[in-house]
Formats: sequence, structure tokens, C-alpha cells
Amino acid sequence: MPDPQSATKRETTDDRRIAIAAAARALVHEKGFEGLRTRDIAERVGINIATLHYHVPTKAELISLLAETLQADFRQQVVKRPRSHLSGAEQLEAEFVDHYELLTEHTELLDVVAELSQRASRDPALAQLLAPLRRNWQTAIAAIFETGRADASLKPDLDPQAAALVLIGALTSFRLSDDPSAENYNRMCDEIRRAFRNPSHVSGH
Amino acid sequence: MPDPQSATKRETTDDRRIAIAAAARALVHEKGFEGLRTRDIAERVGINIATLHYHVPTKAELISLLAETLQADFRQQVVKRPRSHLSGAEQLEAEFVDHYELLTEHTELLDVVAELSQRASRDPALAQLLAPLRRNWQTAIAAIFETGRADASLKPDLDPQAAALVLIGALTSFRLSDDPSAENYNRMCDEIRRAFRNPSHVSGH
Amino acid sequence: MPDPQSATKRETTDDRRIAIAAAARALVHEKGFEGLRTRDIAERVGINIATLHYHVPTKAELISLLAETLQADFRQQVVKRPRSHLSGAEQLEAEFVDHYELLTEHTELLDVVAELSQRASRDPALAQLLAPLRRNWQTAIAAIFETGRADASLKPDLDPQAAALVLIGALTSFRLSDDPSAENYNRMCDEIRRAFRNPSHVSGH
Amino acid sequence: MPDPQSATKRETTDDRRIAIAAAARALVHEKGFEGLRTRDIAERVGINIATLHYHVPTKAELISLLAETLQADFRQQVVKRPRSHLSGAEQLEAEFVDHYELLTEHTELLDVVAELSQRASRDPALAQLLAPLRRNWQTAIAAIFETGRADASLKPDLDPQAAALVLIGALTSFRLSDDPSAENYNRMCDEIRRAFRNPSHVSGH
DNA sequence: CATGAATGAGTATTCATTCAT
DNA sequence: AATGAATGAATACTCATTCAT
Repeated sequence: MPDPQSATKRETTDDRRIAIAAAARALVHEKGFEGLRTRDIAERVGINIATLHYHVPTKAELISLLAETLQADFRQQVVKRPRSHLSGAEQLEAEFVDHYELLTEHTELLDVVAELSQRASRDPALAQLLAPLRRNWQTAIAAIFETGRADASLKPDLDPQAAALVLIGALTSFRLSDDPSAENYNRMCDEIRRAFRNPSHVSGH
Repeated sequence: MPDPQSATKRETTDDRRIAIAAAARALVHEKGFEGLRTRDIAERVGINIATLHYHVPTKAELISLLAETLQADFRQQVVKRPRSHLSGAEQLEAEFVDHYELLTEHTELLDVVAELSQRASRDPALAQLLAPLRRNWQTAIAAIFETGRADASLKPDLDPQAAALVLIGALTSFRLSDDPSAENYNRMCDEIRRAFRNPSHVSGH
Repeated sequence: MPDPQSATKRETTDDRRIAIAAAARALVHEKGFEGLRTRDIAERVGINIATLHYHVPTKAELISLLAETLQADFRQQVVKRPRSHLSGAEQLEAEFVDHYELLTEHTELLDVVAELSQRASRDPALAQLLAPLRRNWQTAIAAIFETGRADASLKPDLDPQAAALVLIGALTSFRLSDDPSAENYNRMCDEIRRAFRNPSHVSGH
Repeated sequence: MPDPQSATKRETTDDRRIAIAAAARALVHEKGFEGLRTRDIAERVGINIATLHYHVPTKAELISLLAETLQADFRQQVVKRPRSHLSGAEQLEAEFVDHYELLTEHTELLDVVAELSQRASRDPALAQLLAPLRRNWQTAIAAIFETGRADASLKPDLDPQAAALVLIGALTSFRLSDDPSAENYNRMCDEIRRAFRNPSHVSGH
């Protein structure tokens, strides 16, 4: 059994890589992609720069690592609760709640995704790493609309893919809006409800 | 009244600043904010770096200049056609067309705005420069929804400010979507029409 | 008498050192002295860098080891055939052949010797290690000229030490010449023959 | 007229490049190619590293510059005195004297050429830069032998190209020999005289 | 013997900015 | 206004060497 004192030193590579990715993410959030410095990451992890490069050889690989851990964290966030038993409208509500949580408690995550997405338009490798993330979300949201259309809780004439584009656009852009207050978030959600809910549907509640 | 001599000179200086801003914008589009180098800007304008610094003393000021010219260009784009005589639904259509033009013919503009917006969350000075740009757009779109509600071409129960958030979100996020094709743009616009148009309204056309 | 257990181990260690020296030599040949990296050596031998340092503690010692194995290989090359029964002229011929073999089949050896010799002028320790190598060769060649003078197969008025300097210079510099082709090598050997052979001597063949 | 005080600062690029090349040459001589550091060069020239890179952007270009200035210095050394009126044997004597001067008073030059030549075998670009240097010397020496053969001051049966190879080899290798004393140099020259002079020629002196 | 992890000192190169002319 | 030259501070990355296991 390793004593906890020495745990600071001689970490396993996997642990180190996780710590490095976390530090990198925090720094991107704080200073943006342009302000990301390997030295700062090393300092935050508490290791020498050479040690950083031992675990993650190049900055490009660091960015890939960052994108990968982001993926993992998002999956963890999104798939945590099974919702197949809920109606489309109910799942839409859950989405509002989940995204609000992301917005308020995981600002870093959203911010870094935005940062990487922006960069992805100029970096094909990054684009490829980020693609599944967006695609998964888009697919999941489209599935909600599909379900809602089938169970009549949402409007029968909606186009799931298109509706997903609108919803995701509204949700992701909200944080950059003029006044991203809780009140405005709720007003926006109301508007989305009016836009997609089936007016002739009677809720079971 | 300034003498014509100095007026010419002043204009030359302004021209330089405009050229510098344009070059900076093009470079931000090409290489991102992180890849923006004063030397590259000077080279593109065809002047010495020292000369660049004569006209725009610091990089921070350069970014401000960039944001300002952006503002000007957007205004030019948005306010060019008076639309007060159109119905809300028609103005919404015009917005779809205008944004598609921006999307396909002024990619640079949208991209640089996105880049600056992202950075604005960490740079209050930039945020302040960028704020009117978003606010103007938000206000203009909200006005459209207001008009549509009044003339019954759009749904009577919509919240103009919230609807504007949704629309702007959908439009600005579209370029980062999985497949930003014209077809998908049209499907998204259709969905937005279904979401906001007044179903009981009979178009005058 | 050492017990066979430790003898095996000792041999293994020596084997490692030999393998390390060989890898180092190959790398000096490929990338020059300036490109010699301990990590590359370790990789080529198939061991960890820490293991390399266990066997050869410092880079300086590695270079010494390299110089020593070079010595051994040269001896093997030069002393392999006894030639005491040959005339001086015949031994000179044998030298031409031997050096050509070195030139074509042991390029690495010659190249690394050159590399080390160059460095020796700045590193007295290395100079001392390399000195016997040159001296041995110089002595051996001088002996040939001495023999040739005695048996009248070579010119009677030559100065063995000086002639050895000329011969060794010509042979070692040839590889850096403009066109080190076989034809030029033969032309050079012809010239050396004309320079040192005794014109009034009648060959026994 | 610029005051000598300020002459330290704001040098013209050409002057700086010359100073940089000279410093680089001295450092290669002192520490070898492997020990050549841009920072050391800058320090010796008395400029900032960034300034060094302003004048000579990369280390590769620095090496090219080094090779070029070497060329220039050699030309200056070799072609300084016209010798067309001398006999081949006399020109050979002049060569002995010239090379001895190089050997004793321009050690740096010879050493750096050796260093670069060694490196040239792995760096084609450098090889190409160095080629004319060797070729010019080879051609000049061959011409001497040609002249000597024609004026009967040297042996009639010598092959100028081959003899040049031998001579150049002997001269260049001498500095690496066991005991590069003046006495040994003279003995070597004597041997070369015996090898190439025409024994039946009666000197005009 | 062997190795994964760690590091101090360094290595070429870059960048915004300044200054003398 | 314009520019060639200069620079402090940095920036990603490297290398021989050490150490705990």
C-alpha cells in the first residue's frame, strides 16, 4: 500500500495525463486558447515542464488529449440518467434543466467546447475529434423530438433534425447573449416550449 | 475648419488604419486570434512594423480598432434596406435571406465576430466594444417579432425578446453545425417559420 | 577463479557495453557527433535510458568506450594477416587493398575515426585515447617503408616516417575528395607507387 | 560623419553578418560544431539573441553564411600572389610555404574547414557550399603539377590530378598527425619533393 | 539489472515593442 | 510618416542525468 505522502510524486502516466488535461482545460477557460502555455499547465499540475513533455510530448497532442477528456466528461454529463420512459415533452424539460446545470455549474466545460469549436474550423484534426461530440448531442436531441412527435407531446409537424438545430443553437448561444440571467433563460425556454409543444396535447400531470 | 492640407493627411492616416484593420480581420479569419501577429498585418498592408506601431501603438488598440470596424461593417450590412413597410413574417423572411448572404458571402465577418465574442468573455474592454453589436441585432430582431405579433403575421403569444434569443442562437450556431449545407439551412428556416408564424394568418400574397 | 554464476553475469554486462558502443558508433556515423543522443543509443540497443546509464554512467564515458572499441576493431582489421614475408613494395600494395576495403566496406569505421579525431583536438582525454591508434598505423606504415628500403623494392632515399605521413594523409583524405571513385583511388595509388617504388628494382614476379 | 561612440549600435546588416560569421567561426574552432550555440555567438558579437536572428534567421542559414565567408577568406589567402611566372617546382615550394602559414597562423581557418567538411558528408546543402572550395584547391594544385611536367621541373610521368590528391591529402592531414612540429613538416615536404621533382632537372638557381 | 517518472539547465526561435535616423 | 535595427521576455521543446521501486 503506497503511503499517501509520496502520492504526490511518481504518479502513473494515466493519472498525470488526466491531471494535465484538467489543468489545460481550466487554463483555456481562464485565458483562452491563445493564452494556453505549457509552462502554466505544468506549474498548475505541480510538475516540471520536462515532465509535462514526458507525458504529453507536444502541444498538439495536449489539445487532442483535451478534446478527448472533454468528450468523456460530456458523455458522463448527458447519459447519466436513462429517460426512455419519459415523454418527448418531458425529455425536453429535462434538457432545459440539464443545460442550465451545465450553464451554471460547468461553465468551464461549455466555454472550452466553444473555444475548441471555434478553433476546429481551422484545424481539421481538432474538427474530427470534436465532431462526435456535436453529432451525439444533435442525435440525442433529434431523438427527443422524434419521441415527442410519436407520443404527441410535441408538435406533429416538426422536423426533428431541424428542431434540434434550433434548440442547440438557442441553448449554446445563450451564454454569449446580452443578459444571460436565469430569468432570460426561463423566458427563452418558455418560447421554445411554445414553439415545439403540441397545443392539443393534454399532459398526464 | 481644418485646412485642406491637414485634411488630406488625416485621411491618409485614417486610410492606413482602415487598411490595418482589414488586414487584421483577414488574418484573424485565416489563423484565428491566437495566430494574429502584428508583423503579418504590417506585411499584408505593405508597411514596416514600426510604421504599423506608429498608426496603432499597441496590439490591444489594434483589437479595439478591429472591433470598431466590425461594428461599422455590420451596420452597413443590416441597415442597408428599410423594411418598415413589410409585415413581421416578411421581415423574418428577409432576415433568413440576409443571414444566408452573410453565411456564404461574408464568412470572414461572422467568423471574426465569433472569435471576438469568445474572447469578450475574458476581456471586459472588448465585451464593451462588442456589446452594442449584439444588442442592436437583438433589438432589431425583437422589433421584427413585435411587428409580427402586432400585424398578426406571427404568433400572438410569442415573447419578442425570447424569440429573438432563439432565432439569433439558431442562426449564429448554424455555421458550426455538423453539415452547414444550404438544404439544412432551409430545413432550419422552415422549422423556425412553423415555430413563430401565426397559423391562422392568411398571407396577403 | 570466479564462480560461473558471476562470470555469466559479467559477460552479460560486457555484452551490453559492447552493444551500446556499437549503437553509439552507428549513430555517430549517421548523425555525427553533434547528433549523438543517449536516448537514441538506448532505443537502438533496446534498453531504457536509465539502464544505459547504469552500464555507462556518463556521456563522456560513453565516448571513451566508443574510442576503445574502435581501437579493438582497427587492430582486428590491421593485424589479421602476417606479412613479414612480403617485400616492402608488396606490403604497400596490401595496404592499398586493405584501405580500399576499409573505404568501401567499413565506411562507418573511417567516418567515426575522423569524427573523433576532429574532436580530439579539443578534448585531451579523447586525444590520449586516440593517439595509439594513429601511432600504431604510422609505425606500421613506416615499417613497411623501412622494409622496402632495405629490400630495395622501394626507393633507397626515402624517409620512412615522412613517407608514412604522406601515405596516411593521402589515404585518409581520399574519402573527402571531390570524386572518391574507384578509378580515382587507383590513379592515386599509381601516383604513390611512382613516388615510392624503386625504379631500378626488378620485381620477383 | 558618425561618431565612433555610437558605432557600436545600429550597424548595417552586412557588417553585422560579417561579425556574426566571424564569431561563429571562432566558436566552431573553440568548441566544435557540436558546441556552437546561437546565444554564444550573439554574446561574442555583443548583441541580443533576437538581434542575431534578425540578421541571420536560422542556424542553418548561419552555417551557410559561415561556409560562404570561409570561401571568401580562402580565396583571399590563395589567390593573393600571381605565380604564373614561376616553374612548377617553385610553385610547389610556394605551396609548402603558404600551407605552413595557414597551419601556424590561420589554424582556425583550417580547423573550421575540417569541421565543415566532416559535417558535409551528412548535409548535402553544406556539401554543395563547400564543394567549390575543395575543387578550386584541387584544380590549382593540379595546374601546378601540369606546369611542372611541362617545364620539366617536376617528374614527366606524374598524373597531375592524382598527384594533387596526394599532396592535398598530406597537407590537410598533417595537423592531425602525432607530432605536427615544424621539423616533421619539413621532413614531409622533403619527401614530397623527392616524390614529384624531376631528378634530371637542373634548377636555374 | 532494469525501468517509469522526474528534472535543471538549456536551445533555437518568436513577438510586441522601442528607438535613432 | 516611415524604417532598419535592436531587445526583453517568452515559448515549445530537448537532453543528460537521477531516483524510487
